[in-house]
Amino acid sequence: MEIEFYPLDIDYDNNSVIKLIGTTKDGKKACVYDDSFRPYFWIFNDDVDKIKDKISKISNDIENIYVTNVEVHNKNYLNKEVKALKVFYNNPRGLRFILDELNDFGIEKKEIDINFAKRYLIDKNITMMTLTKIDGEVINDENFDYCIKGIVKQESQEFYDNPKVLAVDIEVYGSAGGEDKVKNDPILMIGLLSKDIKKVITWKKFKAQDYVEFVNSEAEMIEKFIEIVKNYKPDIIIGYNSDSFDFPYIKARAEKYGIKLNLGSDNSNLRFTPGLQNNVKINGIIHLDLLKFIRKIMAANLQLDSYSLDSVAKELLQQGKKEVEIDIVEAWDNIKDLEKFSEYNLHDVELTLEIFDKIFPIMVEIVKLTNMPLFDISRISYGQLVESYLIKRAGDFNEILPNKPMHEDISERRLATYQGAFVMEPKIGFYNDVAFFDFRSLYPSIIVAKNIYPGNLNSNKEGYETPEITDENGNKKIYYFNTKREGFIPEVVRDLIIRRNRIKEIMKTEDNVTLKARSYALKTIANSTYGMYGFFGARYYSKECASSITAFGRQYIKDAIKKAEEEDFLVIYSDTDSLSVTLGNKTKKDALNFLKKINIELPSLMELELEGFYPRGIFVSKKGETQGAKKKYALIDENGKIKITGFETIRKDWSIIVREVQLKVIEMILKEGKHENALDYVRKIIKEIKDKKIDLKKMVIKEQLKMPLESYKQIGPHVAVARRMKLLGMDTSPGTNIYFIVSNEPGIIRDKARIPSECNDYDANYYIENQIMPSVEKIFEVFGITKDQVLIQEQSKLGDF
DNA sequence: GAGATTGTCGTACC
DNA sequence: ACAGGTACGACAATCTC
Repeated sequence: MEIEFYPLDIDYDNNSVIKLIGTTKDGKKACVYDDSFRPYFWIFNDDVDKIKDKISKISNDIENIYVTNVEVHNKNYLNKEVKALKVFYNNPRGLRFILDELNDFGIEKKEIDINFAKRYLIDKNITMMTLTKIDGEVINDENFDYCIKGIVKQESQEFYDNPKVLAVDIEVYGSAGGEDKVKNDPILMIGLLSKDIKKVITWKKFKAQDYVEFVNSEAEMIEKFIEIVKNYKPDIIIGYNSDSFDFPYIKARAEKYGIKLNLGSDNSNLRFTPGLQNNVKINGIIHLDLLKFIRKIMAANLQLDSYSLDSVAKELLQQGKKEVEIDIVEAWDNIKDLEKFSEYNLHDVELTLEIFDKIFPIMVEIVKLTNMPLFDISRISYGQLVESYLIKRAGDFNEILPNKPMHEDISERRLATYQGAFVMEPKIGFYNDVAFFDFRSLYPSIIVAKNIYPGNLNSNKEGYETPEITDENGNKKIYYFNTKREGFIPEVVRDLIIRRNRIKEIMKTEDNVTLKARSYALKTIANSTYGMYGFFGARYYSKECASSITAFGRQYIKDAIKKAEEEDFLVIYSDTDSLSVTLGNKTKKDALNFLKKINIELPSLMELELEGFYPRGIFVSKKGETQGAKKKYALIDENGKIKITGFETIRKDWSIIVREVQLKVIEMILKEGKHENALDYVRKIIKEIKDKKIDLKKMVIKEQLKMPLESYKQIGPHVAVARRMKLLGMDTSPGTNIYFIVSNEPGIIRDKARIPSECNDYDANYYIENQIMPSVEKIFEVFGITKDQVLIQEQSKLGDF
């Protein structure tokens, strides 16, 4: 029998049988077995014939492990041609035994740490969720509409565009965290949303919208949830923090009632994948925890206040969560406001589904680029992302990959550091007509231009020469990279850049979600490659390469600064790959000509671009010093849009009042081109703070706990408050945001810090001296206004009238 | 024991 | 442990006399 299906999930057994579960075009569930593929690894040996026979005979009858085949290949390894043996074996779990047997030969083994299922997808060039064929014999399995054993083939590129996606979100009793929470606090509601389902299940009756379904108990609610999933057969289940909260919670509560959480399409129970992270796996269904992908891949390009569903929705959808002030305990106990509560629950799944729609195209592009399953992609880190892509591309270049480092190597590598980028001390001032230039993808283009690859390091001092590099011991070094043969990684990065440039070219004439996502994915992989060289856990870790890239980077940006100065531009600031100048008597056209001139001399793919023109900009000094503060400036563009970098107003760990006031001050100064009104405004606010006219909510300061509470050597205000919270049974696990207000209590600041709910006054002096003043002082100083002048009371000004 | 210095911590920039 | 280094600034902890 022959069928076509979209594979969703992949697994394998101890006999090297690959199992794919997927959906057919008409929505039927298919389970497919392919036993045509065997695990393998590589070994290097010049004396191939001598050892080939011996290796072929390795076997262990008791454990059913044996080498099935050995082939000889000519391969590349770190830019050297090598004779390599490809050793196939029967059982993916037999690797350890075979490697131990090979120890006697003292030979190098490679690609021993690549997951069998992923190896299968790459070698067979199968992209998950893409139309796939199988022709084979039918096997009986009542869980599936089709179950076939045969050889899988993918000839189509038709992606499964319209999968059934089900969003899930639970609401639980109680507000505090604590260890016994799961034991004591029941789930109250389960919200479910897809294109076909809109439902909130709950177990107390109240007047509600018709999407609310009532059952008689929590246990019934969980059973109902399982029934809905099993009937609907979604392709993808999504949640927000569902790896760590919703599913572990549902699992624990189900266990309490002895309910089997057999959500898998093969009727298997939901499970946690082995390893450090809580990854909730449901066989045959792709479970995605959107929070993971946002935190690991998207966050760097988003302006998030926190990773809460609310702030992510605000950023991605320009729409926050519904403001609901319901005390869950009170509402549930007294059957009050439960209708609102159910609306809130539904709204959460709505946001989850909408966020999914936004980020899914990016995940899809990464799935296509790497051949990794969506389940893995949604939980991938930058390091793994680059590595997955390199594993995929290695085959195209006949390249064998280095192994992941051993534990000993990691601890050694972790201590190693190297010099990074150049940051220029800004020239303090309030400027007119600022032009901002930056290099397009500086580090990736250096990797390509200078052929930076571990295998290209030249010991005989020939090739591309790095600037002098000083290591952490003060030793000076120069590295040389082979100019003759392009390395595997430079070639891959070149390809990434060219492909992205091509897409950007197309995007000029058509706006398209897929192209945008592809461009994002290509850029992310290219930009992470430099980081991978410096990452201790990477296969291609190379401090030499990482430090060479930054050294070339410093050289290129310093050279650009020099050339700008030679053209009589006043360079006011530079960080890593950017520089800003004031135009002075020059025109925008002069600036563009300067770019043209400089770009002629740069290697191909490397380009200095105009980031923007800004009619006004301000660069301030460091606190308590006369030097300019790096990474701290504000600009206004020609449309009046303000771009703020590094200032307190964009930092999450300052009080709301400071962030508000500083933002307003910067806006007024940049828009008006003078400081007088801003000064009046600040004086007014200071008076209001003194007079206690400011809402206590605006005095809240937020800081995150980064470690377990016990690990802190220094007990700062947020740690002190977290300790108080712990006594109240609240959640204080790492990652928790701690909110506090500095009260009028005596002592040092941590003694004064209070949980907002147990605080009804603020220390005006603290908020003026330690919050408002530090944030505006340096701005006014640029205009020659001292701190004391800012603090002069309003009355004296009134006297002028 | 007050004032200066150093260390810890969180967050941001690129 | 799951990309890198550079930088600012608050506050506590420690040193210094």
